[in-house]
Amino acid sequence: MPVTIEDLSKTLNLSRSTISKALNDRGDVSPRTRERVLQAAHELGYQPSAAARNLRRQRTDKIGLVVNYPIHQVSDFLAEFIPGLATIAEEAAYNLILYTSMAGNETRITNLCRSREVDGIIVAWPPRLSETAALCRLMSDERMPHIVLPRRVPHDDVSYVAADHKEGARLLTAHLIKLGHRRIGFERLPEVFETDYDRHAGYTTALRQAGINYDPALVIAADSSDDDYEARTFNTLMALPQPPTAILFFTDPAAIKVLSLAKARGISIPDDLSITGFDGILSSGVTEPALTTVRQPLPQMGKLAVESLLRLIADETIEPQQHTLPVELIVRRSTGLHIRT
Amino acid sequence: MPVTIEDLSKTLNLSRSTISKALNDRGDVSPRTRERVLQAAHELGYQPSAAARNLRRQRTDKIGLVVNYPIHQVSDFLAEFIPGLATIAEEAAYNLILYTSMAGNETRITNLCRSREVDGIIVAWPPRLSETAALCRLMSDERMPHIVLPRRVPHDDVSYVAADHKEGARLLTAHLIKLGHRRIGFERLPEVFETDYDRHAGYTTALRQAGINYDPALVIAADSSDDDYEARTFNTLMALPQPPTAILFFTDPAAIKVLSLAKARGISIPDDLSITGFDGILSSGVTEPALTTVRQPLPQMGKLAVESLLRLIADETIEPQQHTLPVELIVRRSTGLHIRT
DNA sequence: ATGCTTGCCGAAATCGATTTCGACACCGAG
DNA sequence: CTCGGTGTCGAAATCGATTTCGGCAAGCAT
Repeated sequence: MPVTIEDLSKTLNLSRSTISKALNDRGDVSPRTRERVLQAAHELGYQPSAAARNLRRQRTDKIGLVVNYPIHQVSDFLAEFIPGLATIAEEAAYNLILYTSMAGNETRITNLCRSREVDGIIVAWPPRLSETAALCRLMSDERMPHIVLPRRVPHDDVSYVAADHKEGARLLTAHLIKLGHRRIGFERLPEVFETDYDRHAGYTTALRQAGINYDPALVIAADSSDDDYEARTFNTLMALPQPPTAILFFTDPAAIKVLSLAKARGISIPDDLSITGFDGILSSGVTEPALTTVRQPLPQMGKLAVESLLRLIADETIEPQQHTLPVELIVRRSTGLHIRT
Repeated sequence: MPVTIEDLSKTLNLSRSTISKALNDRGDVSPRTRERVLQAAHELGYQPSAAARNLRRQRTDKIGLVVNYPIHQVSDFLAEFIPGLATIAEEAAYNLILYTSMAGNETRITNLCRSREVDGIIVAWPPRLSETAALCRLMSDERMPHIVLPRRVPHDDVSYVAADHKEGARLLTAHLIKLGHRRIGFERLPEVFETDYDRHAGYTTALRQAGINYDPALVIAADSSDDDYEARTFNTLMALPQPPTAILFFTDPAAIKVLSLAKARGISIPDDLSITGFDGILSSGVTEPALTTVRQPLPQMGKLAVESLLRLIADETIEPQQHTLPVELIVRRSTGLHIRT
């Protein structure tokens, strides 16, 4: 049975209120008593009950990380977020509760808000844009502070932390153009809202800046529910009358898969075809050839998400926190000069 | 302001006790009232306060994942554990709270136990064996159910889930021996208690079974606090009068680093030297050559840890849960036949 | 009419802390 | 001596649920 404030009260012959005030430095307590209380608390090993505290103070000092995506598909990213998230949270004396398999379950989120298990919510990888907006409205109605990660939400009243995908795609495309490529394949993933849109905007921007015509045939909308969509993108593009000489894939794993696909077909990378990934995961650096890609500042994004959320928790009236962080182009050996024929 | 049981009580003209009993199916309530309560609860959007519940029931339905290691060094593993952990926990209506940067801080663990924020604790990557034992004793004293992951603890009264590292090392060594290798380097990491011991035991077992003499010069005790310890292991071994023709590294990342080190030095792998990693991380499959390694069943280990912990929570008198899971040898191209000179 | 179940419901205690507000003693000033 | 302030402390309310125990009424048997 753990030591309660009542136990302290009895051994010290002081009221519970005095004990509480002494421990929380709320004034109204003489230095001598305060000392006695602190001493006794330490000796008896007193630690306030979290539940009782939470109930009385109407806050839990916890934030929820709600993962709105099949967990095994994002656990790699999660791993990169978590150190940042956890570190900042703990510095502010907050804990992190993990909620997975929340995909598509608005009821569970509603209940989470109403039960007041957490003081704020980080919504990670939420579903399609319209659903995300609905979700955020729901949380606003419940007056639950929240922030979306790592996706941009094009609504003025929604807080989010995202990376600059437009600039990322632009950098990759411009890099390929500088290498002499003119026909550049581009893989889309429309379900990844805003991210997909932004990347496509970056792609077209780079083309425009170089005076290259946009060819819709080179842009493939993939469907990640298809288990083998990377191969499909690759095959479709290479079967074109005029196949591209370079391809931007949507993720590093996709590009890595294509790496072995190409090798199996005798297509040399980067001599016959340049390819790029996106995200800069660890694996992308050890493939043969290593992938040219774009790195998102995942740790910083995690930190910023928590910091912003804490601000929203501290001050209800604060304006929405919207952050887009710069990305970094990583040039490696999967992209090379286009050999004109 | 969220809806409380008191609000329900007023709108229904029923006592709080009746409401509670109706919602929790505790009998003593007529079907008609029960129906009325359920209906009203749904309409008003009632959800019980977690804090109040926790206080009254003296449990939180949460388990803590205490990461006792620099978080960025284990986040890859964490990512593979988390899906299993979270899934099983949620199936049992438990939540997962993440506690990082707990390294070496017994006070924080003590406080965690005493504040009763969680019903049980998974201790992940605890420090040296003696400290771990102390930690576990401490938690036992606080009557806090706990289980160690992913390390074996050689004490009858400590629960843990680990992988069979001895068998893993034995499999790797035997594999190399079958390829004709006789001088096999072995990297140790003594600070990783029991794991290191077990792997070394597997290594010597395989040697003994093949009738090969144990040469202490081939066994290097590395120090992971050294930022470049893999290179040191490699250099020390290759500088030997009779260098090994194969080396077992302690981790995949270590082996991957050595891969590029060897290439830079014109040492061909596996023609001049066979090397192996350990763990079977994603990257190990995409290097050139891909790594021969051993895979731990991380997802299953995570599941089993939660299941075992839940058993310990449910029944105090249950015997300690000790599980060692089988590993899997993955033969790839970083190991090859030893060409006798 | 009386006694006894049985079924249904409510009053009140309880979990362990925080916080408000009033009580009391002591002090110096008038 | 009285009054008002100051410094400490405690009684009690409160947070929102659960649980125990007793009460009341209806129904049945005596």
